[in-house]
Amino acid sequence: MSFASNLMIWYREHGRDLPWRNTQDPYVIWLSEIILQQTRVEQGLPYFHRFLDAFPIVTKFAEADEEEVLRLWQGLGYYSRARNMHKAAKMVISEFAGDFPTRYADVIRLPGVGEYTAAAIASFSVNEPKAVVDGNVYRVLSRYFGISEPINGSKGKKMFAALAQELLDVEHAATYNQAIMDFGALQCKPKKPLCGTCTFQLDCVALKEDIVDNLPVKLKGKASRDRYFHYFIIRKDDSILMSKRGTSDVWANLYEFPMIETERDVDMEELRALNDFATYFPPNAPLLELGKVAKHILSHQNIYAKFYILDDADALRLKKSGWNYHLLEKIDTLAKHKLIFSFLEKNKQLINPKI
DNA sequence: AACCCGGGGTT
DNA sequence: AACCCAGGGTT
Repeated sequence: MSFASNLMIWYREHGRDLPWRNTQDPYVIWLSEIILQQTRVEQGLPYFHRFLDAFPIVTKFAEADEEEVLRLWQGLGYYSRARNMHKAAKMVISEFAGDFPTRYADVIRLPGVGEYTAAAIASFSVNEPKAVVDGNVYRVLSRYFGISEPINGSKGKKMFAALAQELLDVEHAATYNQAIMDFGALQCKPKKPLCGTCTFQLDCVALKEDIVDNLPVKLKGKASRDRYFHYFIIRKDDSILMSKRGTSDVWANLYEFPMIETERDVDMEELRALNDFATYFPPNAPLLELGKVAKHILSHQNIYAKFYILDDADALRLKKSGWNYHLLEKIDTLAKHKLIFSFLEKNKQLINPKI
């Protein structure tokens, strides 16, 4: 029995029933695949329904503006996915006459679609024989064949891509690709894999050599860095001052409160002494520090955020470009990052005492 | 080849 | 705290 056949037999009995598996529409598959990049199925599922509801066909997606797309994406992370999706939708209109492409060579041209996603769309929609290589595939193959080459080095990437393509059942590309990913997610899990009930017990090199827990091998990246953000809540009548972030840092194009960043943790006295502070506020600006420090962990940054209320909006010296007052009742229409909207959730009455 | 880009679950 | 998730883009 071949690896592929054994895998598909397992899949027929244990595979998950997921909404995007009941279609061959490349647009719907694309939607699901972008959402699921580095994102667990349970986390992405509500967003899949939300987007399909808002944009049933790619034309509607292309007609939307970026603000609306980002607002729908709010809270999911890796926001470049949303911006790239929007560009891709427009590209489907301009370069494919609104007909969503299915061939690997075509879909990989779309922004936000790399080798994995192109293989997924091409195989799921028209059974093009392209093997997917995602985190599940790296894990399953490294264990089954006992390969200790790091999966994130250039040599390893090529090795696993070639091996995956060799193993693919070219007559059943869609089913095979779904099968190996479900097998990785449900049976050959990262931690505590279910080797005791595994259909590959007799063939798995890692199990035979008792090195399952050591595979796959992955090179470590840089340690995360600490950042200190000081947010200023500045209200004027029924409005609040919001700042739109730039494009070269985390949370690109999303809204937050006006903010000063410092290299280390500083108290309010040190904050007042900064040049940045003097630019925007008078030295004696009435500030009220709120609650405790909010620690927000990203995969590569630890952000420590403090929030201050500026009691007198008229004390603001300079309104930086990108800082604008927004009506409190319209605040929900702005796409904000997680740190800000969790703060807003917890401090509703503080921000808007009328509620 | 190294680094950047989120939020959340599991161990 | 470390690791992972249906990865992709930039430098």
